[in-house]
Amino acid sequence: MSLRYAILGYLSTAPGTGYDLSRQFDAGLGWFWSANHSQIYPELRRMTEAGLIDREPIKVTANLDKFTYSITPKGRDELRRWAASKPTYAPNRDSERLQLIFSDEAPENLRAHFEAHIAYFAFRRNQLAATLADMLGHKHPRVNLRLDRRRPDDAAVTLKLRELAYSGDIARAELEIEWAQRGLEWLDAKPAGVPTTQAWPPHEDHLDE
Amino acid sequence: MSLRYAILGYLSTAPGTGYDLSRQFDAGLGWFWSANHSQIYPELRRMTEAGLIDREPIKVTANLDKFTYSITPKGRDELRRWAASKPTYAPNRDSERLQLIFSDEAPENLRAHFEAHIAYFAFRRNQLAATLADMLGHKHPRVNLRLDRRRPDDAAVTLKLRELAYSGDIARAELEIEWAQRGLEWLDAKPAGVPTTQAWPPHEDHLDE
DNA sequence: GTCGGCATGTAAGCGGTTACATGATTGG
DNA sequence: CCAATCATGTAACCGCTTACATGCCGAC
Repeated sequence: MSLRYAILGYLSTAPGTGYDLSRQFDAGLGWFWSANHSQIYPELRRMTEAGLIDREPIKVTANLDKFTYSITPKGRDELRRWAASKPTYAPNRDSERLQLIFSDEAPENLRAHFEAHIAYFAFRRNQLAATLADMLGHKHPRVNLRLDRRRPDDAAVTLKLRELAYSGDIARAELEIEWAQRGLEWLDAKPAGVPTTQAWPPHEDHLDE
Repeated sequence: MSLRYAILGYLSTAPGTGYDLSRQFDAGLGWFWSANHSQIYPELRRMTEAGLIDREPIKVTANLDKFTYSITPKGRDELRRWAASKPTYAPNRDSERLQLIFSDEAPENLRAHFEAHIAYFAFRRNQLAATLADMLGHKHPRVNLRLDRRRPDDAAVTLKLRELAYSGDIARAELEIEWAQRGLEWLDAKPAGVPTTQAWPPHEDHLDE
């Protein structure tokens, strides 16, 4: 249940609304964790009930209320406890690789597969690189806020950790692009051979195995 | 719902039991998709009802029945249709990176974090490399079975796709190891400075923001 | 006035995890 | 005989997705 900690982490910089969180999960934070608003609002309620965050209504106009959430001491303790705990790794579920392995059953679309892979990771790489450049150039308002609230030594740690996280994911995206390009090069080099129009093995093979 | 296709893919080589699948998800297949037996058995029932696979009881002894499942023509068509479809990418959820980003709140355990990361990916790399070596050396029984049932040209495709998938994940594991080592080097180079025993910012900061 | 973005919520359903449950076989 | 492994299932719960639902605000 990392959603709770993603929220605590976000609010550990400064208070924010549910909508702020929802947008963050579509942008910056979303590279590492994502969630829909339908998941966020109930979780904010539970976290408020658990005393991890405080909810405060703010009158925007006569007819419109918003709610800001701020982290409580208990919430910050919980965030620190989690941050210091050993990382866990979810069981691998990579539908793209799975698909590739069994694409010997339908090799005619391999080119499109690799091209889609490149497009996906090129987009990711560009987004991550742009955000990282913003952070390092002190043009990222929320990261700036976090840095300003820390002693210089600690601020350097904050920035370095972001740099590590982002550059790690950028390197991973670049690796995936190069990997898919190797796939394309193999397709280019591979002699077309007899076009595999006939399904193989033939359907009858499923009998009496 | 890739579980269904992981099962179809496995059975597209040769028939197998629910228990076989369960073990595969803990081993080879498990590097790309995983599932518990409590998920597998109900899914096998649904797939049988949908006509994608056939269930056949096999008398092991007087008191023990097992069931083998084999892919049907309809199942193979469905597998091919899926294999030829565009790859999809699940929203990113990487609790390790999320944890790292907010570890400026609890930097005392960063060394353990990077070390755990290295241990995890070193294990993955070794397992993947061993399996890949088996496959390329034609020492992997089930992959051999798959290769034998294909025409030489197609068998080369089967093997190449496995090689791509495994080598891609091996490279990724090595990247993660190098990345974590850069983290450790940074920790080593970083002057210990004033030990950050005092929590910062102090708890009072959550008021009137 | 209507359209897109701001803003907050609920409900149904699905996929995955954890736990419960049972029994046979094999090897030490 | 006992433990580990083989083998198959069900039930409760949880987290996430998709869809439903409502209403305000500012810009054109």
